[in-house]
Amino acid sequence: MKIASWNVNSLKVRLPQVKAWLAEQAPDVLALQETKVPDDQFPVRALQEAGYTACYTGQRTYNGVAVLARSAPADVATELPGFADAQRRVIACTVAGVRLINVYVPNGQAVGSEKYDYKLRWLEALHRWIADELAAHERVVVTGDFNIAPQPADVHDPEAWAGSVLFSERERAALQGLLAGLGLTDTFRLFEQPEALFSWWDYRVNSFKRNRGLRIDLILASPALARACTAASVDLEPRRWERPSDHAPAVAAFEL
DNA sequence: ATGGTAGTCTAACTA
Repeated sequence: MKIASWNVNSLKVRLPQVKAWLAEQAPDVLALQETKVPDDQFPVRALQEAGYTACYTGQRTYNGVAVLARSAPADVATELPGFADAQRRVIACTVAGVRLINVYVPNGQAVGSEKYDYKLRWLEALHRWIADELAAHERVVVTGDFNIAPQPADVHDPEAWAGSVLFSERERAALQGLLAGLGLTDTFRLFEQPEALFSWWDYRVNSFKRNRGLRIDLILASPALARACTAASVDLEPRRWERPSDHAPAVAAFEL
């Protein structure tokens, strides 16, 4: 089972790229973030023609998440329990016996800002939700744009980024709470990886060309699935395409 | 020093 996660920064703009990437990589599941599309405008038919059934929760201009799957997603949930939020940032569903939780973690803007506080509170609610899902399901995968780089090796210049949003102590501690705390595994780090392989590069100042990136797009696995993981990577190719998303897809394969 | 680009939508926000 091949599972991928991609922040597309507008599904409307990136639909041709999503279709091309699906045809090329043939994942069983593609989790999307920042679709920026209301539900009544979601491209259901185009994706069905590509061989995928979608579940989605979106809004105009901002946020929006979706899961595309070869077999129809079941038991869909679109709310973070105990955290009333108009922003469409989570979707969970079950595909082929795997419980998928797809998240678009708040960016946080700047350490100490209101949005940073919202990010930390949001992550606490996510922690509680994942704990419940892990208690109910053996096979759990959490995909998404976490807007947090886990380790120094996931940041092009960790000293310059220390203390900044996306790499500050409290955010990293919240992410560690999901990893060490809940027993999830960052599948990317199960395998030997090239140095400086990232998943997001700011559109500005030629960041991609200079590889000034961060690895913030993650695929986390419960113990049973971590044992079944056979490969994990980031596919840089779509970031090289014309008019790209600022993120590249993260990919993980499982032998089930 | 507080930029630079992209998306949504024409003013300003979010990232």
